This record gives sequence, C-alpha cells and structure tokens, in this order.
Amino acid sequence: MEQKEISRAVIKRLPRYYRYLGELMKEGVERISSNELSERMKVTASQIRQDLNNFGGFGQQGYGYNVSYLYNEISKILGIDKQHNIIIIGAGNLGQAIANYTNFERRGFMIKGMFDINPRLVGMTVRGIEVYPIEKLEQFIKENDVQIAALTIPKSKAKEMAEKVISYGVKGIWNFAHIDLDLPEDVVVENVHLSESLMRLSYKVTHMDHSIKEIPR
Amino acid sequence: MEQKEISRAVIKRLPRYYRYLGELMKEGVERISSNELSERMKVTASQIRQDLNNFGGFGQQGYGYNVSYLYNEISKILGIDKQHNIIIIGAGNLGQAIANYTNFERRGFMIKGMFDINPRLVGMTVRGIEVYPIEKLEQFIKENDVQIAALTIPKSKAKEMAEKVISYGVKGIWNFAHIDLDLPEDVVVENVHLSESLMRLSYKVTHMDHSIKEIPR
DNA sequence: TAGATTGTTAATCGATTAACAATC
DNA sequence: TAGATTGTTAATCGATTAACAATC
Repeated sequence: MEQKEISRAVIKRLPRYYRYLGELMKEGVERISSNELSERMKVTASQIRQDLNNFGGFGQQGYGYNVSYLYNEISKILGIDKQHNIIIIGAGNLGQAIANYTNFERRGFMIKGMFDINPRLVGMTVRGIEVYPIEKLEQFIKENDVQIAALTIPKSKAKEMAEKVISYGVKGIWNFAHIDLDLPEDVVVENVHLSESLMRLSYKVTHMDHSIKEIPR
Repeated sequence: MEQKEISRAVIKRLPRYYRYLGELMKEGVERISSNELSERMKVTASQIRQDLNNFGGFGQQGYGYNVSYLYNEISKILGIDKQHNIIIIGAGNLGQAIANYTNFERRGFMIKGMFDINPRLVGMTVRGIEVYPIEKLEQFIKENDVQIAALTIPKSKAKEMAEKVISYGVKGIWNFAHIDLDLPEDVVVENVHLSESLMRLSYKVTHMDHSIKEIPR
C-alpha cells in the first residue's frame, strides 16, 4: 500500500521540517506559508511545497499550512507517532551517551536495555537502563518487542552483532561502527560515521577561502 | 588558488574512498582498477573516475590506481595529512565518548582539551585529556592553535559558545547540538544531528516493504 | 469577491552513467 | 605491439526551481 518511491533527499529533509515546525509551535505560531517557512529555513518555498506534496496536500490555498496539523502529519510520516523500542549494543561511552539522552524518549524512542560483552559493565545502570550480557539478547529482544538496535561497538564486532540481533527480530540498525553493513533486504540501516563527518570538516577547514575579498569598485 | 568548485556529493564520498583504500592497503593490494573498486564499494566505476578526476589524474591507463599513492593523495585532499587541534565544548557523556575515541588521533585530530561550565567536571581527565573551565577558553585556543571545536552541549548554549570560540580563532565547528548555527562566512560547520538520524531510521523502519515477495513463475 | 497561497506542471540545473578516444 | 583501463566528453537521469492555474 505504498505510494510512489520517495527520494532519499526528501526523507533527509523531513526531520528538519519537523524541528522547525516544533519551534514554531513553541512560539505560538498557528499558520505559516511556504514562503515564510522558506525564509526561516533558508530553502526555497518551491522545495517545501514539492517535498510536502510527496505525501499529500497538507496546505490550503490562500491560507498556508496549519503548523500543528503539519507537525503531526510529519510525525506520522516519520513514524514517530508510534513507540519504538531500542536496545544499545555496546555499553561504552558512546552507548552510555545515547542512553543518557532523554530527548529520544520524548520522540517515542524507548531505550529498553544495553548489552555488552564486558562483564564489568554488566549490571550497571545508566538513567535506570540496565546493561545485560549478550546471552540475554535473544530473550530480551523477543520479550520487549525490540525493533531497533544501536551498534556502538568496534567495527570488528559490528557485522556479527548486527546479524545476531537481526536473527532475533530487529528490523533497523543504527550503526555507529565505521563499516558498511551488508544486510538482508528486509532490514534497514542508518549509519552515523563520526570519523567520516570529522574528515569532511577537515576538508572544509582546509579548503576554506582564506582570501580577503576585494571590495569591487 | 582553488580549482573549480567541488560538489558537496563528491566531498561526502571522499572519506569512504579513503576507508576502502586503507582496507585494501591492509590486505596488501597494490593496485586496483576503478572497476574492481566499484564492485567492492557498490558504486559505478564511472563515478569513481569522475570523482577522482575532480582533483587530478591519479590513475594510469592500462594499470589502474596505485592503492597507497591514491590513499595518500586523498588524505591530502581531505587535509588529514596535517595535524588538527581540537577542543571539546561540553564534557558530558558525548564529549567524553569523543575524547575516548583514539582513532581520531590516528588521523591527526589531536584532542587538546575539554571545557565545561559544570565545576564538578572541571579538573577531571579522560584518557589524559583535561576538563577546563570556560574562563580558560580564550587563552587555551590561542596557545594551542585550536582550529576545530566540537560542540557537545545542549542547543540552548550552542550558538553562544560557537560565537565565543570563533571570536577566539576557531575555524571549524563540529556541531552535535540540534540547531542550525548561522555563522560567519569564514567559519565552517559540520553537523551531527543524531535525533534527525534516528528519525530517518524510524521512517525507513516504518515504510519498509513488509510484503512477502511472490516468486515469479 | 479579491487576494493569497497552494498544488502541480514545465523549465532548468546538476549529478550520475555511458561511451570511447587517449595512452600507458 | 596488443590489451587494459584511464580521463573526459556526451547522454541520461533525477532533483530543484520557476511559473501559474486552481482554489480557499
């Protein structure tokens, strides 16, 4: 029951629309035109209208968009109107940092548990979230209806652990390991490659235009 | 002395080429054709050749590319042949996680110090990296030739801190706060918006094709 | 109703892929 | 030299922007 394929670029932009709409709601703004929103977000109004119309006509001619209605519709599109149960594989600093970040839960991402091979970490809790041994993985995933696993482990273990959680029923991998996971078609991956991000920053810093702009006469 | 503008898409791909070339080196592979590399990386050979030729002719007809030579050239393009001095603003879990990640230093990103407003964190060290109070920021940036600041602080403080470190000479911001920093032209920003990444994963999980593929007769 | 602004089609721009002559 | 494979031009594809008729 899926409509025509939505382009990757559009999906990439959706969370940003969602964020701006949330801010507008906080400011008490009730309606906004694509033009006003385009100025805030520094994109074209045309792009906003095109993007939204991939999913339906959420606006009204002569009026614009109702902020809270659109906010809600985007949350449905993103699937964050429903609860997602998450586990974190790897209870090191990065895993703990994610466990500590309460904003995810406000969006319906419930972190149910953490897992680690290191027995010294097992039993520890972070913000009430317990660290379990890997042996408990299968039972835990099945009992807690876990859909998403965050992999905050070294790349050497990432493929193996990904395959394991998938075999137990996980449908999405949030991959922080610096490796391309090559997984079955019915599993989705979202990569967060911090080292690549840092290299891009290095590129930008290195190739930045240091020249003093001449004032044209 | 800059050649023609390189597209964002190309820059985005460079670190991935770099990673695969590093792996090839480890495997002892000396030369590789765009075609072989394209199979490994699951991109087209055409794209590889086009991407690389933005920066120069690194290959040789009839031979392909010398792996270690190309690896080196890409490291120069990315600017990771030189040392970058980094500070981390925000010594919470995420800041500590980054400080703990030794791989960055192998690529020349030296984490010189962390800063926090919380006096309970000041004085603490993570892997030998000390947490300083914000008051020391100006002196530290100037004395340590700090080019890059990672912002691992709540979004409410991000803009203020970004402007502060920029005024002291920082040229690049690695922004983990969920806000669009609107900064001067001679400063570059690389965003890591984890919550947006997680929402995209939610989208993918939600819109995944659950249908059982029929076997065509 | 008149004005505003969407939804949508058409035009443009840019990025990817294909093709092949150049050349090692 | 013959074969392989690049560098590069041309063709295609997709995404963005512009334009405007539809409509609230």
